Parts: sequence; C-alpha cells; structure tokens
Amino acid sequence: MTLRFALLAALHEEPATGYDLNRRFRDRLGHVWNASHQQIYRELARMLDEALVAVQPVPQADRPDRKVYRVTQGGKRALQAWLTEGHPRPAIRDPFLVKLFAGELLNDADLERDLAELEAHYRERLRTYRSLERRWFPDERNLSRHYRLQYMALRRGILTAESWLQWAAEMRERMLLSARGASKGNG
Amino acid sequence: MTLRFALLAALHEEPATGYDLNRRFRDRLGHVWNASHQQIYRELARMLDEALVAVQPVPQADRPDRKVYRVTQGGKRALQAWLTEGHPRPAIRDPFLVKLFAGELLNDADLERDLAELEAHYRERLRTYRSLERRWFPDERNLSRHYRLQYMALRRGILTAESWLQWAAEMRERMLLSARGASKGNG
DNA sequence: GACGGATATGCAACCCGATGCATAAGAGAT
DNA sequence: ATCTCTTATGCATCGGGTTGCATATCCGTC
Repeated sequence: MTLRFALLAALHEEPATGYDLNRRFRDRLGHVWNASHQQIYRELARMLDEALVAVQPVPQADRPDRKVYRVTQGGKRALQAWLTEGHPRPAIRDPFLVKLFAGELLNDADLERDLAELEAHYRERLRTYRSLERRWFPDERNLSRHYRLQYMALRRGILTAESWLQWAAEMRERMLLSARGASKGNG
Repeated sequence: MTLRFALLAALHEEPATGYDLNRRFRDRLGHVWNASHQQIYRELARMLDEALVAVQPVPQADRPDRKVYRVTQGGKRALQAWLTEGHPRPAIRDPFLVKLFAGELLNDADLERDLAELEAHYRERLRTYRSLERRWFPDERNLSRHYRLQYMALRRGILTAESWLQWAAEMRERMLLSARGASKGNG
C-alpha cells in the first residue's frame, strides 16, 4: 500500500500526471521508492475510483491528453491517517548476500565480478546524490522544514551508498587479498 | 527466485527440514534473507518436483514425520549456475522515507515516535548481531574462507544498523532540536 | 480444565511488483 | 527510409510475498 501514499505525498506537493510522477520517481525519488509507470497508472486509476485523487484532463494537439491528478480532501485525510501509523522496517532480501552462504561453491572470480559491479553501482548512486544535493539543497543551513525533510531522505541515500562502499572495501581486504597475492607475482 | 537459491545454499551446508530452515532464517539469516515457513514449504515442494532436492522422511513418535531435505546433483548445478549470474541491486522501498515527503502534514510528534521506533529496532538488531558475532565468529583472524564469507554477511548487517543509527542521530540534530528547545525549559 | 507455545507440516486466497505488449505521433540521427 | 527517443497512456499476465486457516500432539502455566 505504500506506493499509494508515496503518490499522494508527491501529488500533495504538486499536482501532476502519471508521466510526471514516473519521472519524479526515477530522477529524484529513487532513493526513497521505486515504481514503474505501469504501476503508477494502475494505482492512480484505483485512487480515482476511491476518490482519493481527482483528475483534470488537459487536451494536447496530436498527443494523448494529459491527465493532471490532484489530491482530494479524502486523499489528504487518508495520507494524514497513514502518517500517524507505525510501519515495520522493510525485510532484507539481497541476492548478493545470499551468495556468500554458498561457501566453496562461490569462487573468487565470481565474487570479484559481483563486488566490482556493486562498487560501480554505489559509486554511480553517490554521484547522482551529490548532484541532487548541489541542485536542490545548495544552502544546507537555510532550508525550510519541508526541504530539510527531503534533504534528510537524500542523506539516507548517501549514507547507504557510503556504507556499502565501506563494506566492499572490507570484502576486498578480507576475502580477495589472498587471491591477489596468489596471482603471478605482480602484486 | 532468490529464495530457492538461499534454500539450496542452506541445504548444501547441511541437510535440514523445512522447520529447521525456518528457524535458521529467523535466527541466523535475518540480515540476508527473510521468508515465512509457508513460503519455505511451498518452495521446497517445487524444488522437489524439479528434482533440485531430495527428501528423506524420518518417522517420529506422536508427531508429523520430519522430512529432511538435501541438495541433489541437479540442485548443486542450478546453484552453481546462479552464482555466476549478475543480479541488479534490490530496489529501495522504505515507508519511513516516504513519510518525509509529506512535508507539513508530518508533525514532529509522529516523526519523533517513528524515529524512536527505528532507533530501537536497529539497536536491537545490533545487539543480536553482536551476540551472533561472539557465538559463531569468536576468533576473527582464524576463520576459514567458508566462515569468513558468512562473517562478512554479518558485517553487512552491522554496518547497515550502524548507518541507520547515525542517520537517526542526524535527524534528531537537524529536525527535532527545535522541538526539544520548544518544550517547557527542562532540556 | 483452558490457554498458549513449541514441534512439524501444509493449502488457499490475495495483492503488489515485474514484464511484455500496445497505441499514437513528433524530433533527431544515420 | 528506418531507428530510436520522448511524450503520454494503459492492459494482461505471472510470480513471489503476505495473511489466514488447518491439522496433530506434547508441555508448562494459570
């Protein structure tokens, strides 16, 4: 059900079309929630059924009409109610960590490859987050509460990426040093 | 499909019943993968169909028979093939972070409550991880590769918990200081 | 005597997320 | 001319995870 409230929060900040929401999720909310456009359109349709959002069609020349959604009173109340609820922490399900339990079946080459991919992934994430930081929160000290909250979500993304990179370094140190030492004397 | 390979890895280390596996996941693998017993039994049945595991019934007095599963040759090959594959990093879906985008609809009281719950959660996790560390990896320097890999999975759990606690501290500093200062002068 | 917890297994239904496919047209590249 | 990208919307299907419920017995507690 969380996608629903992510959409309500986004629309509460500013009315938008499904397409806009998809871009917002992809470009600025990837560290908070992931959703495909199919999922977004489906959920918007359901929320429309339940009158949590209202829609304003905007005709366009030679393109499908834009359907601009905004939050209704009922939607706002639903969102507020959800905010007062507690939620269990999301379950951990990470294929990479599962591999570590395969013991000797997991060879150093595969481990090295996965580790390199992981590092590349989080380095790229860090670059993205740093650029979001510069673009949206240039003056950290003078943020309104509204933007300080969003900044903290971004901070969470940064800390996650840094934490994984630290772990990857530990992995190299403790799991792959011997492999390097065992290669033909060029270490 | 990852549950399947998590089960294969666990059974490859040591044959077990669905019940045993459930306890292993709950007690020792929570930082790697989560699964309910229903899910485990269902997946074991499927894997039996596909001959990835074999079963040895063990009659018991006055209780349902234990069904001890072990990995077959085919199962081992399937696991090895999976280990050579790359996997995208799991998507981020965290209701707590979504709340941060509700702006002024999220009041300090709710935020404080959620933050306290989050801190309690990860402090408890840390305690669990520290105790696993003492119990299974007392002598870090003398671990076989097999156990060093598992130790690194545990390290990942520890780093994640620490990273969240650090973030929670930042949240208190940047979001809730004013709230504390606004309380009746007992700070 | 009733109730909850541990042992040990499993079915059935539901919902959400992932994936594939579809429609429709303009813009720019090769 | 064809390909790919962008804008803009959506349906259909499948699979995995969640929840509820069921069976059967022993043990300790209230």
